[in-house]
Amino acid sequence: MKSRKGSITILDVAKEAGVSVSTVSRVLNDKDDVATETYEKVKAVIEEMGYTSSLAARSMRSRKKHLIGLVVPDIGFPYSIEVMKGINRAIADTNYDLLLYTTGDVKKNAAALHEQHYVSLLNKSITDGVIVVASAAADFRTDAPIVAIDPHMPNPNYPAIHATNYKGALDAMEHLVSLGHRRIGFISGRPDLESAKRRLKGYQDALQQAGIELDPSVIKTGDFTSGSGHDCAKELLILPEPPTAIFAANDQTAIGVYQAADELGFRIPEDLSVVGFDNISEARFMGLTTVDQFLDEMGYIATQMIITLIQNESLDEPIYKMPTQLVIRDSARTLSV
Amino acid sequence: MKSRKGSITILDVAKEAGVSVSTVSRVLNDKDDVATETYEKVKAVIEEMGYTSSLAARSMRSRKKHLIGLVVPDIGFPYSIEVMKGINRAIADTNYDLLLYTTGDVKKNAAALHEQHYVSLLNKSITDGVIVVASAAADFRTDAPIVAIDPHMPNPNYPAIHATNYKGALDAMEHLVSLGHRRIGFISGRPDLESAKRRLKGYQDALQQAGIELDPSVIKTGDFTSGSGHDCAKELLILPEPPTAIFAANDQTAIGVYQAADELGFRIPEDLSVVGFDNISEARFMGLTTVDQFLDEMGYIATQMIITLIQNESLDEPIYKMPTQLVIRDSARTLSV
DNA sequence: TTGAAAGCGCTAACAG
DNA sequence: CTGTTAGCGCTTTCAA
Repeated sequence: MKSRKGSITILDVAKEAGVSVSTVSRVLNDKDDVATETYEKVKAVIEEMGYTSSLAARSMRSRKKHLIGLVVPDIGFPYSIEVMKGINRAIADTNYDLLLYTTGDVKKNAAALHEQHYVSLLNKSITDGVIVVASAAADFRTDAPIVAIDPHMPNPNYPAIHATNYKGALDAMEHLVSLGHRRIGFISGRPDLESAKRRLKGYQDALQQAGIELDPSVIKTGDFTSGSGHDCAKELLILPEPPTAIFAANDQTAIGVYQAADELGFRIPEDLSVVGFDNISEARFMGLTTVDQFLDEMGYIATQMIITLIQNESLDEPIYKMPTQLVIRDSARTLSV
Repeated sequence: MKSRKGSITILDVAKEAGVSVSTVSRVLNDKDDVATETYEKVKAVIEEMGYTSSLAARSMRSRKKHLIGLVVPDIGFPYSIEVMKGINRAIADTNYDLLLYTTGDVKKNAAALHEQHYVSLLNKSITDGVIVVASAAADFRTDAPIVAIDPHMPNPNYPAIHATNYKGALDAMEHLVSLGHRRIGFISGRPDLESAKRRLKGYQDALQQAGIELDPSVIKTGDFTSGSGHDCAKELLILPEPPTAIFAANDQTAIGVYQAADELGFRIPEDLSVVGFDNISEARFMGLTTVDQFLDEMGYIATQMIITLIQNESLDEPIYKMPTQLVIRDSARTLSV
């Protein structure tokens, strides 16, 4: 960890190479109006001194930074991880790098206010544009472009991408109904989120379409975490007449259902069918039947959108809807009468 | 996406509030030498105008940024994800935020040179210190502190944290031997990495300790990916006398072994026992017996180390060794004779 | 093809 | 308690 005091600046390089700072700057930015000889020399000195320009200083003066920002509430969430995989993949195909900003915890800075703050922070200085995951704000004040993935709001004022949550829930429920289930429990996600609302709506409408009367006692309110899945499933399973199937608002919730079922001696799928939503990688390994909302792909597309925006082109579809698809695995089976 | 042209600066706020820029700056940084009245007024204006200070400009002048940098080669890797979860968890407990820098792809910028570049980039301007995952460099030129997680080198010149790879491999092998296996295949990781070398060494020494002759034909060279696990396992399993157990250098490799076994009609664990290394979340769901190197915890500890360093305190142990632990699941079983 | 010089938005002395 | 001012390291005219 050697560090010359004061750190090497462009001035040091200029002196060492016997040129002016502007010439070094030109070399740094690959301008074509530098003599080959000078160019080589400066390059050599830069290499030799191990000089790296200051991101901060550079960002202050120049327009393009070749950096895309990403604001994620919590990178530990399976949901975020899937999305990030897709963004990562997209970034790898470009000459942009990724700068991810996180506070580590949703609760630490819950408010939409802070989200706005982070977006500004990145977008007005360091970054050419930012992708916001699960944004809560209705609008963003920002200098550079922004794209949201799965915003909390139904009709955000900015470009966004989200899954067909309603259709996905409908598909999941139709599957369960086709398997013969009539008493199907539902564990919802956070009621303040648009995606959760639409999944609930899908559940309700599917029931109606199937001519099954809606029974509020088998609907529980969760919050998209496995803990809530566990607790709600327990309540459902100790009912005098427990449901034969549970549709969980997302896969993490479904994982909680598995735990609860295990604790109460219910076997899956023999005694209880379970369907989730999201298709996170854990779902694959659990053999969970789930609605794939192609999180990875959403990340990929969002990245393409933000790059399009950065290049000053406009988007054909400011709001992109990602079709979902039911993935049938062995956590759900025909109801034996 | 409203954007007043030229973006709003501290000067705009100062004018609007009828004070000088320095006063605004003071309010921004919560200095205590501001009259309450002035403070409130400025705060209100900031709020009203939706002002956010420029990260770039701020970073250039001030010492503390309350930002920890993280350089990861590829955030899509299960390995990186586990580590990030731990860092994320640690960050949530502090008043630091996290800035993650990635190029999306290991191959895009393979060289250690670039790694050094990214570290400098963050550490000399934006960040108070950085954590580097799987660093390849032997040394770092940097102004601010640095901590490496699982560096490629045996004895890096900087603070680092890594698992007891040798001991872990020994444990894994002893388990297999105690189960009665004598013909145990090994699929290594990238031979240029220290962790891979030490795991191989553990495999070899365990064999020797058990009095089993080392057979080079059951040792294959992989690269820590599931693809290599798949290919190497196939070679192993079509051998005239295939091994009864395979120790994979990491869990991703083990996942490849599962696939290969499946394709060739080998059942796990009936026909083949498998042990991995890392204990990534997929391993849990697969029921893979594996050596836990507590990736998550390593991330957590690395974060604590970097914060200690940032606060100008020195580290008790510049090189922290994380003890591994064998996690027994049902992918390995007693060899039936 | 190169250098001099003017800032970018901010913080931190230093005065007042 | 508040304002003035000097830079931080860089890019970018503008001249030479």
